[in-house]
Amino acid sequence: MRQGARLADEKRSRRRVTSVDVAREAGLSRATVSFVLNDTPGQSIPEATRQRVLQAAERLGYTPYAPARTLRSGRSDVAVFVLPDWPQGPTMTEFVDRAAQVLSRAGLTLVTHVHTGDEQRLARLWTTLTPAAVFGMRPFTSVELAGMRKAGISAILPAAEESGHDVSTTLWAKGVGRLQAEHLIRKGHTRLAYVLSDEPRLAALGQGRAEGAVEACAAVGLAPPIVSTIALDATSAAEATESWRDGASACEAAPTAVCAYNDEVALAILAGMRMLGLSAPADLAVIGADDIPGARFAAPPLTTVAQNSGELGARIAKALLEALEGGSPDLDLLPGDIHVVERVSA
Amino acid sequence: MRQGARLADEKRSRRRVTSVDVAREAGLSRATVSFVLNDTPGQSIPEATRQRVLQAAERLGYTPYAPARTLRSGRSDVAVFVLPDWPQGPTMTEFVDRAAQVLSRAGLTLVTHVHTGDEQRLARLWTTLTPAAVFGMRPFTSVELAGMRKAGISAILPAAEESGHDVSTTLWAKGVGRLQAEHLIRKGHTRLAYVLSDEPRLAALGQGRAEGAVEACAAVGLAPPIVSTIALDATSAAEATESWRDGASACEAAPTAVCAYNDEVALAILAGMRMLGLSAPADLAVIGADDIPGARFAAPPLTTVAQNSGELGARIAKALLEALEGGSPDLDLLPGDIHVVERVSA
DNA sequence: CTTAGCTACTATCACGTGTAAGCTGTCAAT
DNA sequence: ATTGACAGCTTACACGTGATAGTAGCTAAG
Repeated sequence: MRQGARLADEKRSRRRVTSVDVAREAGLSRATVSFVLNDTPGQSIPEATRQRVLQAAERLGYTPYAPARTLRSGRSDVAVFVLPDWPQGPTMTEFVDRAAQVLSRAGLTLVTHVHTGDEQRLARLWTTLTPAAVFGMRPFTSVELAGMRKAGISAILPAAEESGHDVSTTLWAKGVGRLQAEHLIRKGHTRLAYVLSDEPRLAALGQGRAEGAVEACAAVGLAPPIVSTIALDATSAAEATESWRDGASACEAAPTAVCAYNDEVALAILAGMRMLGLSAPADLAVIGADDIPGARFAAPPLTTVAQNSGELGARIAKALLEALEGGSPDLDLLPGDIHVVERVSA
Repeated sequence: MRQGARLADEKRSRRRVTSVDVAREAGLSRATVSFVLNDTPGQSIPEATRQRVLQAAERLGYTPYAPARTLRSGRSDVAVFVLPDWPQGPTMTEFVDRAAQVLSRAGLTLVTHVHTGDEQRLARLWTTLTPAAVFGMRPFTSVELAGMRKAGISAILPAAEESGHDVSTTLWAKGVGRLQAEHLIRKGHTRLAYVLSDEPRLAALGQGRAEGAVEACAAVGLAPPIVSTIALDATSAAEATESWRDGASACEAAPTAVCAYNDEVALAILAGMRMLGLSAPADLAVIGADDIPGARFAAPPLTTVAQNSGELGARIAKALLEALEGGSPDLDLLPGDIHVVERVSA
């Protein structure tokens, strides 16, 4: 008897609180409860009734059950950021956080998923989460897009149509490279190098950044930068810098300044230069990208391109919301999204 | 007429493929389809029928609709890692990726959520995702745990009961600090300092790591390390090192070696030492933590403690799966999870 | 010949929600 | 006095799935 009662109690307490419970508590029908809680338009509900419902819900601690709501409405309140598997800088946290903040205000919950190239895992993401909105750092492939459409995802950025047009990652990438080159040019350098990392996962992004530098050079009539790829160690970096000198005597001038794909590559270059007895910016100016915390502790302190991740995150989030409303927002990089942090190395 | 037909077609094609469609295609009832696709035990289904169902499902490209399944079964196939808002090192990607890989094999999809202290947003995470399993880098508060229980989440790590016992983050933290101190002691140092970052979000983790160093010193009968907190710049670091010398003459010996909370703090210390004309490890040995890419490019190259993130991620994932089965796994740090990377600075 | 048991399925309920459709009572307009 | 409109509700269906409780047909034991 006692145990029976406890079991019944257990059962009741374990069961989730549903709108039926709220309706019973308020002495109304479930429909009315739903109308009140969702502010359903086209319903006339007196303030007294409204309060009765709200207080009953509050009293019972009611929270609508998302899967049921999604099943019924076909829309979930989940947004997903698909992050590339390349090492996340500290800047990513801020980016995601601000985006989450904006989306949260619209009732969306943001989660992130690191994509490692396993297409199967990515495909399951759409079906198990059924997100309302998805943002990816790189353009999606047509297969991925097909899967998402099939899963009923309406807001996807970057959008399919733009895949020819440079967007998202590629766009920012270009912007970063352009800014790096422009800074060096402004400093009087006329012959540049661009150094990429040999990490294969970074190839695409590196290509984008390098292209930005190429454009910046072209814009002022300079020859395109020499592009080198190095491993992330001092020796490899030293070899690259020496190769420029050697190649120079033959046909054209050696670069006097170098854009690094990111700050880590830049640090490697500085380390390589130290091996060779060279110093920045006198012998070779070096500019990095991303402004990692260690950049300011380098010898010499590293000049770099920083991005205003928070702003970018917020803008992406707003664009997603606009896409949810049926719009087709553009993700163009605005001036002020990225800027040069001038220290010593360039 | 023509338009009507197109609309109907549109409607049919937009609608998602359900098990009803598969049943119709296979000429069977929906129940049979469900039995086959879920390998429901206790059902006798001839191979011919089974194939009929599987082929129909394949032909139509059927994928079960997660919200409906969750609504029915009460369990979703989502796992969430709640990440702290402190800057994520490159190591985190590997950690999450390996965990995702293990969970994926068990049919779970892993997503991550950065927690910035906004409790409301975190609370909504449980209700909008209804995850089956949750892992947090720090112990959850009782309020958070209550919310999760209410949302019906069964697998939570670190578990509530262990919150007194040092787990998870705190545990690893201690392990890192201990390893740092042990390395310095092995090198013959008898007086240590521990330098924390003034970034408030890192306070808890820093405390944990410092405690590990305290324990290591106590274990061999040494005085506990002097604990200093610095801002992430060279001047602040230089001030700290000088303060040790000044304080030393008064009562006790000045530290000859320093554990940094992480590599960035270590780089700041090296930069500060450079300002003072000191060099590592001769004047002061420095050991960092996390092994960021820039550590090897420091002058001198930084000795640090690295963690085997992939292994750790896989273990956490397995522990979550065990918790899902009703077990209560422990998350103890194993030898080999973290190790010293000896370079030059210590 | 009945009955029990097995195979191979089907009918139907339950999960919790949103909402269209309908129902009752009141009050103003005709 | 009848109609119509409207406020303020309720009833009932649909979303897609998993699983329980069956049922029709067949075989074999009694």
